[in-house]
Amino acid sequence: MTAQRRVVAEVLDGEHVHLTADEVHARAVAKLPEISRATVYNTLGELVSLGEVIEVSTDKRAKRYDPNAHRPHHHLVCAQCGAIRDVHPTGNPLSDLPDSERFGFTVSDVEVTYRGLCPNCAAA
Amino acid sequence: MTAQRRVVAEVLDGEHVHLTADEVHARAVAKLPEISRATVYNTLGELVSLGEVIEVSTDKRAKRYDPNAHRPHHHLVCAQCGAIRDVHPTGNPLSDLPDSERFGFTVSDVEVTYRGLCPNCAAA
DNA sequence: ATCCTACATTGGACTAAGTCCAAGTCAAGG
DNA sequence: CCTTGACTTGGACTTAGTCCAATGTAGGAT
Repeated sequence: MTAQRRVVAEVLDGEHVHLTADEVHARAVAKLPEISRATVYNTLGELVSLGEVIEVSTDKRAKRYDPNAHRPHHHLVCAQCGAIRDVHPTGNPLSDLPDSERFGFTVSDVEVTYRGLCPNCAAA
Repeated sequence: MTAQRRVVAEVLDGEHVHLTADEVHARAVAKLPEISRATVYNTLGELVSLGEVIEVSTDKRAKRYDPNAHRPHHHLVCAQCGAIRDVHPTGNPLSDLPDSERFGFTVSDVEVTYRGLCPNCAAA
């Protein structure tokens, strides 16, 4: 556990947000100016493998990193401004997929993304 | 409706697959050698706005284009080799999202991605 | 306390995917 | 036949991310 890794972990711990790798890097630099982008990518990759952080691809551009990995949840995204909220739907989508629709796959995970307009963008 | 647009539409009509923009371009070039990448992107963008084609971001790298836009469906992706199948789960995830979890959003769409291993990769 | 070694970090080059734009082309109407 | 406007082209540019060789460092062994 090096200083760099601690800083990256701190950035994600701080508030519960969904940051891109570049945003994580920017905030990490604020705490430890000489940290490099490569290290941020490495560390994020490790956190993901450890299951501490989830990669979310709600955005077409960049992956986002969600530190709220321990409580299963899904995402609600504003199609206009890109705002993201964590949501907890009832029911388990995995049980909605009958065997006949699994094509022999071993299905282990499901990711649900709701899209719509946030109150702000809907008003505008 | 120009020759270029017809070719792009044909490429997507042919078989029911999930192609990246580059794959679409490659196949379009086979039919109309002088077609440019920019035109393919433009045309794909228009098809998406028209609702003829769906953008799928199952892959971390490139967007994929799914011509099966008229029958609502979701996707099952192999975490290893990236194979994609269309699936039709029972139930409607939209109804699984209570008002209290909508944060004032106008929710209009939901995208479900199942992940797992395809028979091939599971065997290996 | 010092040395070693393995691993972490750095920075810069590189790639992939996509966007943007100025200039060229083409078809249709006048 | 000329003009107009939309479509297309190709290349430069941007963004996100990966790779790699060189350097630095933490912590165990001595």
